[in-house]
Amino acid sequence: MPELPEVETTRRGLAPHVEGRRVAAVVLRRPDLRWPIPPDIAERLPGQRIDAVRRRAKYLLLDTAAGSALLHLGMSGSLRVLPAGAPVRPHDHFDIALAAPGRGGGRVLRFNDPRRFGCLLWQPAGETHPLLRGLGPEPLDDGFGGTAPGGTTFDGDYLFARSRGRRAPVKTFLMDQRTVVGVGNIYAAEALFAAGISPLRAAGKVSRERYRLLADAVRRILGQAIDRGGTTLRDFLAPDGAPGYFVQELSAYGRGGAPCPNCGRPLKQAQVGQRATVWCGHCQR
DNA sequence: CCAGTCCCCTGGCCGC
DNA sequence: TGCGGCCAGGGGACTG
Repeated sequence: MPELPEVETTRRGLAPHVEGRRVAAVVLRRPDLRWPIPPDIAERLPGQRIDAVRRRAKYLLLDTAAGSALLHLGMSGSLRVLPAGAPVRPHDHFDIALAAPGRGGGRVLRFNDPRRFGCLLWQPAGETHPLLRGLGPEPLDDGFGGTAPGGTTFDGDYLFARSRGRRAPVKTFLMDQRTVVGVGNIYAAEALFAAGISPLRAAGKVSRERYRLLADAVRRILGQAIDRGGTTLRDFLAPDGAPGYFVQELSAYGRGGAPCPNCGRPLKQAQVGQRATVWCGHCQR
């Protein structure tokens, strides 16, 4: 469930505690995440100063002079800033301990992920990790500036041009991180609902005008979700432990059978591209 | 290149 | 109460 708003919420919560600090130690408790944590990260990171916390797509990057720690929250991951010595709980897979700036105890950046779909990888300075290659444009203006390497801008014209000839459902197209990054199952459902587009429609059959509505909806909804601290369904917490409140504003996601907020008819639910999908058969065409 | 399927993993929930 | 079965989902790997 961490999609772009949850990752951005995490980034913003982390940054003030982490930027400018040096790494005191890395503790790996369970290195077998989505990919094994490279053991040498525990030697590369300590002593480095974290210059910035950035986000690209749903990845977080902790930048140091030597390279960047690359983190993904997977589906159930969260990162918290805790006092050094805070009790370790189940599924706390690794810590990045931060040196105390002056007097007072240090803090620890602690990664918890019950399902272990997240990852911690290393990107050497000056390189782009293979996982970050081929990602589409950022939908918002922050982060990497709304463009992908190559300068594509996310807007309706871009979606229209890229979707020509595609027979896959528009929802699948929208969730493909090569199309645009950061949109997962929750926000795809919400954006399509807001734009009045059926998730089942072939991507190549959606008009330019409706793609403009969709691009606007994606940006608006992601922005609103960030303002609410993301969506907490089960696992997601911001680094200070706060849940996200966007769940109260969901119109479609998770509401199959419930009345459409627009017309009151029951929302439909089906599998689209292996994902639970909810939409209004009346308002979305 | 594109579309579709499978799989990684665990907690929560449902039904018996 | 216990347990089996199913579901959730990001996204890479693989197949056709």
